[in-house]
Amino acid sequence: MFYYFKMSEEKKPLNFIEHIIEEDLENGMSKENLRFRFPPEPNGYLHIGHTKAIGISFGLGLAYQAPVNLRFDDTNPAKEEQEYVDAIKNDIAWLGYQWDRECYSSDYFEQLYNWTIQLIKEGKAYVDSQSAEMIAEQKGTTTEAGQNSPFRNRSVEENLDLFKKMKDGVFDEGEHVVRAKIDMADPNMLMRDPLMYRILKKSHHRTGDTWCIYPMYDWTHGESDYIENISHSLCSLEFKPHRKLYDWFLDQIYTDNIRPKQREFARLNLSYTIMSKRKLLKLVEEKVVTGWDDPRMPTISGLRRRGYTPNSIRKFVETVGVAKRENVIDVSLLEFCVREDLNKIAPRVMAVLDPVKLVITNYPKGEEEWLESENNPEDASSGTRNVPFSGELYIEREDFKEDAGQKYFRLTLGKEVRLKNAYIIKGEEVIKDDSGRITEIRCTYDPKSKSGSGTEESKRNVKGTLHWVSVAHAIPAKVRIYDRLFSDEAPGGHKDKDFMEFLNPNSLKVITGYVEPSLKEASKLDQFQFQRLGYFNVDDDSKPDALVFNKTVGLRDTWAKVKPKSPQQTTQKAPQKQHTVLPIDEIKRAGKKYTNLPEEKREVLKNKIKEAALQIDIEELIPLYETAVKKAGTRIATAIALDTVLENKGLQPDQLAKDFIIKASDDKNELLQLEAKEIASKYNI
RNA sequence: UGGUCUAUGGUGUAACUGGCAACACGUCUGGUUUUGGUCCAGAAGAGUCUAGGUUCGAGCCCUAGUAGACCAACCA
Repeated sequence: MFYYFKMSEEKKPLNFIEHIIEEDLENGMSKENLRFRFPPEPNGYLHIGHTKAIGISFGLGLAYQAPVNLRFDDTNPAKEEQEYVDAIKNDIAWLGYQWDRECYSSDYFEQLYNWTIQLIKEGKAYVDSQSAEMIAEQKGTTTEAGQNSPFRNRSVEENLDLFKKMKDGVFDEGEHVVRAKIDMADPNMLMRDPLMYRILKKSHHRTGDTWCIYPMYDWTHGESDYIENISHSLCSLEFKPHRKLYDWFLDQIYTDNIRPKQREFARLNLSYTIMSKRKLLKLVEEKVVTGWDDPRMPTISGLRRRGYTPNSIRKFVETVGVAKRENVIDVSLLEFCVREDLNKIAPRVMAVLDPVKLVITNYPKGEEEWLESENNPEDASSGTRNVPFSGELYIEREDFKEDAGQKYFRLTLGKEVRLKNAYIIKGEEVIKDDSGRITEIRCTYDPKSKSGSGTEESKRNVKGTLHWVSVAHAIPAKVRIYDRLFSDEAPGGHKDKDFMEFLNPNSLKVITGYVEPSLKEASKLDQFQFQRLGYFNVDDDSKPDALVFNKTVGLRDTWAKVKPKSPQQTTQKAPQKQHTVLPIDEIKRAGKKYTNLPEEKREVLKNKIKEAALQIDIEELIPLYETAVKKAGTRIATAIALDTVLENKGLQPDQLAKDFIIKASDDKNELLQLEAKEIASKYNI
């Protein structure tokens, strides 16, 4: 545990919350008084967004050796269930965090009730007997003050009597509420006599039917923090306006204890996913996914089933940092974190997912041999296993090409490659069916080139190495290949379009592949690297005689990125090395400043963008479509550049360009809207 | 039209009470490699939203803009 002291000596940069805590400590707060809490509402499953909040509070607990409470914020029996409480505890424990006390807001109902009586007696709270609509109407707007309720000045006795009757179940839901008496003209809407209690004749998962009045979030949260001696109450940015009310409520009951401090950080957003519990619930309810733990879900249980490790998720949260500005984190960072972890711990095995038969014509008929293979080159202690080899193998269809360029390292006719842990082979002949599809590849092998045999030939270097699996020994297995659930970078971020419109129809592909026989013993949740393919784990649905794997994530693959380029393109590269700015960067740069400038200066920038756009191909704009999501300026620059390129090259917009223009046409930025609509009409989009 | 918050490479986060803008991901080279993985070495990429001001000196302070986010549930 003392490692964490060491960390701070190393001057690991602090985030703004840690700065606040350090300052408090300097100002005399005792380290023993530090205490944090993570307060989920048990109304759904935890998702990757929550891991940030979890990581912050529990991380602080570890860093300062301070206790962290797990508190279920269960003040709304209409939405909360024991099932969720259990799932949440399970997920946090799986992530590897330990809470000090397990608390429930519902434990404080009695205390909250008594404090409310106190407030009523002090004339700071009252019973309002108007309808919800009436109260909403009197709230005013952000620009106009509200009006006082006609019940605002009820006598203390009457308030007390009504409140008691509310509690005793005399009234129906909606007949009365308790409100704090603050200020109906406060610019902060939350201060306009906020509700403290409502009548809810619902059974609560913990208190049963003991109560029929339930306290609201604002009245509960700060007081719960106070009761639990929480020193720093950390939440996400949208609670910032609540802080004033949090402090006001605290002022009313505060005597001498630790005074909790609410501070807010920006929540985590992940590209190509949604984070709202409501939306996730919809995916589950409409059976778009198989459940909360579908491996495509951003829930912790989904990630777990997908093969993400607790380590990788913790590392991810640590890496994204903590600040107050809106952010969108690229999924590639999450993927990096799993790969990093799995690379060290996942045993390597061979599996062929898109098989084509490879026959070694000079291999003795009917013979087989068992070849030694390393389990994990990253882990010397992992040992070896034997894999069966024979004259008939499956290899990946993608690993053979008849007409291959010099950049293709895999098998072609007349070229040599090594079969991993086995022999060097040479492609000799292809057999095709009537439709021209390859059904079999024939090759010869060099018997002296056996891996690890110590011969000259075994050490020979050939450029490509292929994975394989012996036809006679292969075990068929179902493999689920996942792609992102949504095709849009920010599926939940469109005003006029439902997130369901962006569902990726190909988010799940189930294929049958062949795996090496050692996997017969694999048990649920075991993780492997299918060599050259990626990381896979055994799914919950898997059975010994019917294996099912999930693809967690592919290997980093630089080859896949170069592939689409034609051979000539790769040769010309060297000349531009100077400090000259690339045209595409010029466009980005101009866009960045675009929206902040007055109109005259915009024209200058616009011309700059056009000039730069004349020097580029339409493909070069592709990365811009994606990065343009966040900044209005970049979006505009992209549109202008696109227009220019199309005109310059005399092209019609391709699908990507069209999508971009369609999206831009109803962008919230008016400048962009104009620009995009012009282009849209030009090309009849 | 009000209030509050935010603005640093493509992305995310740093830069101690003003002192040469750093780290990670991503990208690109080169080397090692029986995984086009890993590992190793290196490179490109921002001059900190704009305009002013204070200062010997501003990403940090001040003023005014601009852009984005949040705020009117008997939800949390």
